[in-house]
Amino acid sequence: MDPEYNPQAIEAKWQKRWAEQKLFEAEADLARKKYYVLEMLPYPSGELHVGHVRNYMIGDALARYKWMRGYNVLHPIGWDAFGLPAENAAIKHQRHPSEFTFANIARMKQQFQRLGVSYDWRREVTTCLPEYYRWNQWFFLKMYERGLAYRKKSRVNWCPKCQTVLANEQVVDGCCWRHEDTPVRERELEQWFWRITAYAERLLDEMKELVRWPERVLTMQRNWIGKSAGALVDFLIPQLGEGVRIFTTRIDTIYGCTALFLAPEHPIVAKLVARSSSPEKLAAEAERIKNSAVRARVEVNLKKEGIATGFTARNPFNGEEVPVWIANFVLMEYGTGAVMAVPAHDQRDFEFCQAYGLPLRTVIVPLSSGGSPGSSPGETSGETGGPQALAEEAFVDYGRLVNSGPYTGLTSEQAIERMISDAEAQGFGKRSVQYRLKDWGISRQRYWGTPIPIIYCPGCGIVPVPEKDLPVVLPPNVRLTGEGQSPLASVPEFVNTTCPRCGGAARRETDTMDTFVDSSWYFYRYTDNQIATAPINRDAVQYWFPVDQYIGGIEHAILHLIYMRFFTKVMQDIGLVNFSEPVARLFTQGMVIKDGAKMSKSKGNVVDPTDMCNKYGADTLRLYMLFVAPPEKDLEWSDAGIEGAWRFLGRAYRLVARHARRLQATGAPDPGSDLGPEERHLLRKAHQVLRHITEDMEERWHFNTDVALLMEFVNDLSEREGAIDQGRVRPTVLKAAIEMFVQMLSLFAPHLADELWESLGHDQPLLRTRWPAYDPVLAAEDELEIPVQVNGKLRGRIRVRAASSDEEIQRQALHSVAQHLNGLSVVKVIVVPKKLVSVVAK
RNA sequence: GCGGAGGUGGCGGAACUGGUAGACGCAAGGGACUUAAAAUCCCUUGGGCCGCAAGGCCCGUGAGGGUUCGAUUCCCUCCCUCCGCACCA
Repeated sequence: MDPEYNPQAIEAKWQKRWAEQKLFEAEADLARKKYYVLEMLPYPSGELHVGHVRNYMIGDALARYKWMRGYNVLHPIGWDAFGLPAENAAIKHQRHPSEFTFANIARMKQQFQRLGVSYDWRREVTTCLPEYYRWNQWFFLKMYERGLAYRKKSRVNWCPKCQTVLANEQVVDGCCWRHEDTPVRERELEQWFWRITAYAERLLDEMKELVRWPERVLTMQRNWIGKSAGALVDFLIPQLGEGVRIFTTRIDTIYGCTALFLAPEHPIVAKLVARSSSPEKLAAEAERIKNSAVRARVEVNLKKEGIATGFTARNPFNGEEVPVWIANFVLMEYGTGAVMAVPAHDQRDFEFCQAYGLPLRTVIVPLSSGGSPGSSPGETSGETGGPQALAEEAFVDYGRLVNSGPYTGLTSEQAIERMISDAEAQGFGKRSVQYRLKDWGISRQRYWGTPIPIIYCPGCGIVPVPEKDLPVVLPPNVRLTGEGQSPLASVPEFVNTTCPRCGGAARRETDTMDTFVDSSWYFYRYTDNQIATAPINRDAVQYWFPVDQYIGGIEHAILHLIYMRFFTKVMQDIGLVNFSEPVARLFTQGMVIKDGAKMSKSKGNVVDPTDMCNKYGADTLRLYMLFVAPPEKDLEWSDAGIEGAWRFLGRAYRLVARHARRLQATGAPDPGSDLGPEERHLLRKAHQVLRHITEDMEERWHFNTDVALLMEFVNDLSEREGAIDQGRVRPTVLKAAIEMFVQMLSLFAPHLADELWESLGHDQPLLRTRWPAYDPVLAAEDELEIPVQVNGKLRGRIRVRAASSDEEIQRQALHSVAQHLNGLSVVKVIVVPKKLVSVVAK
């Protein structure tokens, strides 16, 4: 055995051997309990960076632990291989995106293998292959059949840099999520949508099954879905003879309504313009406001602006006619695109009415004010009904109604119930639930994605591609310019086709799908990536699902993780699976930070794991990533810190190597009897560490403390080198302690651990061994050091046998702090068993 | 503004259910080995004070208050940082 630690040789040797032994290959086996560890699949950008490594090492440590606990472990990986960067690179270098993509995959696969990650490579899934994306198309057809896929002309977010449509989720602060300095523009395009809103309630309700998901993620999803309960109320515009429907969550404030606000895009605006006394002026103003409203998504806290239409609307509750305005802050996309303005009780309405001198009327007072008007907001007069002078800000809380006709005196809660029922009874309103969640726009004007399987026939209209004709394959010959419309539109042999229904000439849809479609179900495909007759193999899914542990970045909390849930619910409804949530437990790890920014290729601050592997070896990198911070926290990369991990592994190696020959010749390890104090110490330490790591792997996942304990064990062992050389630690006992250490080390430094394990005389790799059994008797301390406090201050320490009675401990404790008790009388003594003695004295 | 997480040595972090604050590592300083260096090994290392020394005392977990024999941990008030959402009616 080499006396020095040589990670390059060791790692190459074991990676080869693991592959030969098919160590990480798992097959469904109903007789065995399964465990499915899943990490989010990477986009093949070209290089893994250490941020990826962190994600995959967490999963790898868990997978190895579960193998050693006797589980049949599924631990797969794949490639999220469609997407914009490959297409952009292709445009730049005049190459085909697949060239770029497959070259990157090959390189990154090598990096993964260099790290020794325990993947079952037979199960690899690559989403840009027709064998995979044909099933995206299949799912599209199923969505279409069920009315979940539809086409509509819509204003879409358009990134001028990507030259494509962005999903709402891809717009951050009004800018493209990939180009933070590029404001998103708006365009009108015919788009395909998936009706995720039909699942809003289930996405919300079935979160109750996600008990092992971080609360943070569930909260973010809840906010994203944005359910709010309220009422729809119709206001009549008498001069038009037509009604406008508003949505409100605060129908209890409706007697305080002093105006009606429309979104500039509201369809009724055109009719108002047509009937207006000054149509040109109103049309021009409406257009101006619309444009300022568009910019509102870019500029935070845009000033409220609007224009009076000259029309009035009748409040159905009190018959009062209020002016109709167009207001820039009213969103067409939410609710009905029209709101009642209650300036006394809504801050936005308040600001708007302030700006334009519209009146304000208080109809809600705080419950504490006893139901009489008088406190905030319009406290100027006790006069009922009339408009009042302006206050500082709106009173937006629930309270008690005033100035509200028959509802005066009710609490807000009571009034909301009663007013909704009354509105329903009289036919001018109804209960309603609105969601912030919008349908998922899946069309992309891009080449490198899944073609949408739709044909447009001049005679038959929209015709889905028949299932038997799938896949609709991406044509290989395409000229990519990065400009304007979908690249596929310029490939005649792709576009021109025949109608499956009438056989006449027809055109294909030329948009491709959002790549979030690919990642919404890839983890099903791992259970059988060969099946050609269906997207998933039901038997395999039945055995392996749900995913026991999913690990990935928090940045996917609402995008991927909500689409993935949506997909599974659709799959349940079409009978593919018999459950509604695919992931039992989710872990979101922290980001890797370098120089104050998230590590990413686009920021140019990546640390290449291969460099680290060449310098220190994969084991050092892996151990360091887990040691330097708990996994859920952000991690600041430090070049210096990794040296410590390297030194530790070198020490561990040399220590075991020094004894390996002798221990190999030693028979079975034996914790033995009649242990000497040094022997006792080593075994105790080993079992204490074992206990901590075992519990930690099951629940807490603070791998940094696990590694710290392994370091302590090595420190303890090297302090006892003298005792070992002098025979005070028998080889059988030493072997028992060292073998436990090596087994535990294998979670974090698997190559080194297998090398050491072999040097101790074993021929099976550690993954096939059983996790050691914890022995509480060996772990127990013989002697305890107990701190003694006097009046809350630490005044002494005593050493006692672990078996000592509380009385005995108290006696010794008082004795040890005697000089601090001079002249005082002991009032009380608190003995916390095995922990502490606290003396109260006066 | 709303919601969430957090604030501990020079640094990353530990302290799991209220019980010795600073484990483990980095950095720094000192020493051994070496012709020298690297590597390795050993020692010191929260701040202040007393003592020749063994040792002892005081302060200290963002700030202030509270509960308790005892608070990094629980409660109240405030400050700061990070993350998410943000005209959603």
